[in-house]
Amino acid sequence: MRMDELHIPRYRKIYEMLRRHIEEGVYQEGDFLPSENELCKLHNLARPTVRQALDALVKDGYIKKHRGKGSIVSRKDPKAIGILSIVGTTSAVGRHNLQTKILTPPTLEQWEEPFFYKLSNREKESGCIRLERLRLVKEVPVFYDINYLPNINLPRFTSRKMENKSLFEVLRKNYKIDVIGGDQRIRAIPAKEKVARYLQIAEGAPVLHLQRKLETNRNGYCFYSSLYCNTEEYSLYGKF
Amino acid sequence: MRMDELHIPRYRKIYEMLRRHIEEGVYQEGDFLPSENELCKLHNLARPTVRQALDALVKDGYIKKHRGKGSIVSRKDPKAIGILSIVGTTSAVGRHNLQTKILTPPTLEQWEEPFFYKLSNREKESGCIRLERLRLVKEVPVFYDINYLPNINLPRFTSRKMENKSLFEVLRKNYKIDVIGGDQRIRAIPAKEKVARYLQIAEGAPVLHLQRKLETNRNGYCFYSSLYCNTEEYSLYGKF
DNA sequence: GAGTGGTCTAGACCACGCA
DNA sequence: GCGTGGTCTAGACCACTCT
Repeated sequence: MRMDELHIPRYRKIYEMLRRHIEEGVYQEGDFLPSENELCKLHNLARPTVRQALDALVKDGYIKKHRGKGSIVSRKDPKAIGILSIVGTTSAVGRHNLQTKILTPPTLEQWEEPFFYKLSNREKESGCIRLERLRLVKEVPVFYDINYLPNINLPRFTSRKMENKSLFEVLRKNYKIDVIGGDQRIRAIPAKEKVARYLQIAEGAPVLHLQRKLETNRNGYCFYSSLYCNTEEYSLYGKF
Repeated sequence: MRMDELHIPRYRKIYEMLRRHIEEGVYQEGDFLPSENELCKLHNLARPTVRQALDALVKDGYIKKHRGKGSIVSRKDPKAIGILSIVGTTSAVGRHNLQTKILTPPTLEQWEEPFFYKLSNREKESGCIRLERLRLVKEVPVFYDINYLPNINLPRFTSRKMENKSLFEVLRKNYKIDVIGGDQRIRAIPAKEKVARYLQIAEGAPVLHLQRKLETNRNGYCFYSSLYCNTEEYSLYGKF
């Protein structure tokens, strides 16, 4: 009997439910969500639990709250790509316009030295699954990213088909790994040859460079991304 | 008798107290904060209230929580400048190394057209206090920012001395305005002539451009910043 | 006045880390 | 076993918005 069975908190379940409903259009831009008290009754929850879920939706930019009025579903600027949202970059521009090409399929390797984040010995010893992707919005390349996942308890990951799937979704659906937070460093740098080629811009043109550490609901399990972004047409968008 | 007297919530008071203690070195990097239950007893608060304060400290990067252990004061990477922290950019690099030069003192003007955020009619009619600054880390210019504040109930603001003061602090101390959140768009762009001159970099060199909207505890009062950052030596850092 | 979100209380049980 | 933070309950009062 495993004792470390994953227990999904209720506030997270209702968060996911509401998020899905918003993304699927059950609630549209400008619609009012049910009030906090209604959600309590509907799902048999106490108000702080509901509020925890709604606060996460606010943080991720799905809704805005107005005292005395209610929670209103936010418009999504189609020219802004979610950057700090824990649901990844897929949602903000709409699934339809976003393609993902795999440049290098998931491969088990040694960690690069030096790595841009400090790694624990456990991470170093287990090796690194590396995955390069190109993400296109309306056929135009916008992101080029390299993802690094510690090879800990990810059976069959290197043989998964990743084309046109969100990395976050693969982790959530197949491994029950949810991203719960993270941090990142952001720079503006001139595009080097490889980055320029992938993003179809001039060498030396300004690109956004993000180095991210993603924390998950698996205790102590993190993964990492190095991400180059062409911000000529799309800009990153974040809340705080 | 004014009924809209500012009431500062308790969780915010204890947040400010702990934040100040950390910045002043009462708690140093690696130190444990008192446990949540201890803080409850110390300040006569219920645990959710204390947790609300601690969660804000986590969000702003001051502490890390560890289940079963406690809350530990985070190290601050001196090469990373807080970007999403509601306390502004002052704290992360240390007050000592950060200078602020006023390029254009606060001046009442018309809003620029078009403005990079949608403004309400009330904001448009009241006019705009504009303030340009250059921020230097160890004598080297790193930020050039233009700040736009709606001219609503800010007595004597245009005659305040701003040199080497944090805008956030001036607002907090003199007007009891706290920044409680906001959002921003981020781009990498080539430096135009003026930006290049201020930041002492080559024209066309990549700079980070942030357009921010800052929300405050004054109901509906927001202000705006357009910020250019030389990320050659310093990178922006954010949590999510 | 009725309903909303913002704040707050005073408890509870749990999983986790450490000794 | 004990203290920690993580989750959750079932209430409460308030300021605000709308009618």
